[in-house]
Amino acid sequence: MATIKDIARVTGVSATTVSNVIHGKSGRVSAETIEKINKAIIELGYVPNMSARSLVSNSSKVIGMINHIVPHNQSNIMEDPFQSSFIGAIERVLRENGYYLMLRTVETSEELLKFLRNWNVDGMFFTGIFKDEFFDLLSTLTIPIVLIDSYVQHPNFCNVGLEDFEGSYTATKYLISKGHRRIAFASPNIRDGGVLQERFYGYKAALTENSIPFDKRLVFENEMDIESCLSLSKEICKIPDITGIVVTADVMAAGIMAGLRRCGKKVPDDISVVGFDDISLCQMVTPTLTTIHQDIPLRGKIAVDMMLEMLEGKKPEKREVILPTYLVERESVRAI
Amino acid sequence: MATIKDIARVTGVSATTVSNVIHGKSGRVSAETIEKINKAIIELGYVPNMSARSLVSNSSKVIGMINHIVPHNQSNIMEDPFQSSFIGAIERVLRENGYYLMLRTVETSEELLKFLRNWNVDGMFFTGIFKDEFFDLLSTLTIPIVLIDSYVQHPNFCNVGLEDFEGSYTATKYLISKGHRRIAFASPNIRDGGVLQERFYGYKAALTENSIPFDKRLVFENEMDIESCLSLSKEICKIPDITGIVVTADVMAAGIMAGLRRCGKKVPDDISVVGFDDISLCQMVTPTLTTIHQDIPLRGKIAVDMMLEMLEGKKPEKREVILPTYLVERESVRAI
DNA sequence: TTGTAAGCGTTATCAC
DNA sequence: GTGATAACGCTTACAA
Repeated sequence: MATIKDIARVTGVSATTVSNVIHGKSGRVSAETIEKINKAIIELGYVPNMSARSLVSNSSKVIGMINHIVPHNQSNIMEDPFQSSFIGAIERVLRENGYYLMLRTVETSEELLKFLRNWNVDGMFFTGIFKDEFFDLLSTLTIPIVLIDSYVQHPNFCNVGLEDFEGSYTATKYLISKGHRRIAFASPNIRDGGVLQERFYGYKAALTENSIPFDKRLVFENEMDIESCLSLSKEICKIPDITGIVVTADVMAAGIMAGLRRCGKKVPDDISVVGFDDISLCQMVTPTLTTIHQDIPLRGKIAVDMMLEMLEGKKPEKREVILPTYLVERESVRAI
Repeated sequence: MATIKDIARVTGVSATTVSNVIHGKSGRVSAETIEKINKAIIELGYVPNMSARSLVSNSSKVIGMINHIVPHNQSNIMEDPFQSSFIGAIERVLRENGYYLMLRTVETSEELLKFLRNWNVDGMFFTGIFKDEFFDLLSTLTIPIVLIDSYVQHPNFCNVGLEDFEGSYTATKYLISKGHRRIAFASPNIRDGGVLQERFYGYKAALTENSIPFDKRLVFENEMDIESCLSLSKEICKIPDITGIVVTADVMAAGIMAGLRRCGKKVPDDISVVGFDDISLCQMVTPTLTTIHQDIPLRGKIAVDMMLEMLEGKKPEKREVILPTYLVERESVRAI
């Protein structure tokens, strides 16, 4: 593989000059030399060695997309369609700006720190952080960090969040406005200080506002995979007076709908369901799923824009962007 | 950040010794020294600089997951749930074996080559390759390459494929056995020498075998996103004698089912549908989707195992693994 | 049992 | 306009 030295040798100049030309610092290099060098670069197929650059420049052009996984469940980063489409969006823009995306799951904050140091990572995206060891670690770091779906505040981080509370509140209120009063709440594990907790609070607030007593037996915390959803549905069916369910993810809502159908319950005739995210799945299920919409591509774009700005050393004018959510009415809710 | 030299200085030994201890080449290092060094490593939080290692060792521990995208459509790597869950599986195993995953989309083979050289990439996964410029490039490379969903043969590559022909053949034959004769075929762009072509051939073979004339007006090549599927369904409805559809991806099948329903067609009463992949979506749609099953986690595992073996310099005993497919009967097909 | 020195590819500093 | 030289952190002959 051709190196700068090769180019230098072939063109009869020094490595320094080649490097300067490559970096456009050619103010005082003769046009002729520039010409020669560029020609050689193409002919020899020279490509910069990022490791060497990284070593000398303390900037690796590597951006980490970090997923924190819980050790015990063998979860796959990509389970969540939201995650994966987000990653796709990020990769594209980063690439167009000369960066490289490393995907990494970590179980502990030590692992994360090790990874960041291994590669001199220039910046990182992190989803779903809580006030835990990760938060403590992240707040000591100086690289650009963009958080997704996080409710922790820190001057070091940028954050692209969502109106989670409002979304869930709207969903619940919508069911109430359709005459529902026994409304369940289904969600993956609700952690303190997390997105899902906000959504849970939104649900509760809507109940309270309408003088509907909160009943914790109507709150179901569950895995998102299809099997778990199917068995969760059986639990839900055991409480026959439930007429509506607010679910914090479309995938889960669709799974529950399938489960309810297997239990002989009709959606929306027997039970109404509202999802969250508005992924294309909502239009595929029968009945189509009424849900809370979020603009995933826009979130991706904003997150990367923030990242790029910080990488360039600018302070983004906003450290926190909260995107709106709104209800999309489809067929999975009926008035009673 | 602590370097080997720091450890050396603190412990009063040379960098060489530290390096040797780190790499377990401590055969002739005193137990006491080893002790000291390990202690210092922990205390100073030493973490190897992969760039430096890569530079000196010609091995980067970076594995590329390459996605070839067509420039004109702004497609997202992660559109396809198959892709994303595959990536998740790969990341985990690679990580456990000391490797790092870089995600990269490329439009041209030059871009790919540049990327590989930039990072001295140790190995790569590549999905859906054809006999095109990429094939030509890949055959010149000497790093381990594992292909997914590919029908090109080359001594340099490993390949984890599927019984695509058989899968589609089975799906079609199943419809025929249920009395269907006007059977459509819906798929994303069918490229020469690709997976989808194999599936297409399987479809055709089943028709031929049953003396059903092939009608190219019943072949629909289409994007996979929901909007395209909805409008595709309208086209399908215009040919009223179609009673069954073989689709090469579950996501697409689900989209088409939704579209048919909007056109007032009932599945399976008016039209039967068979999908491909057997992702969890099949259990969420109504009716549940009869489909061709493939074992995605197993494919991921095999692909990574092959990769790891090659990375360790062994020749995997099999360069090609073709996983079986089989039909999963659900509700989307009826006998006529 | 441990250390010295060279070199991987690049860039920054400073000199010519 | 251009070029030495040192340095980034690490590994590996080879010496001692």
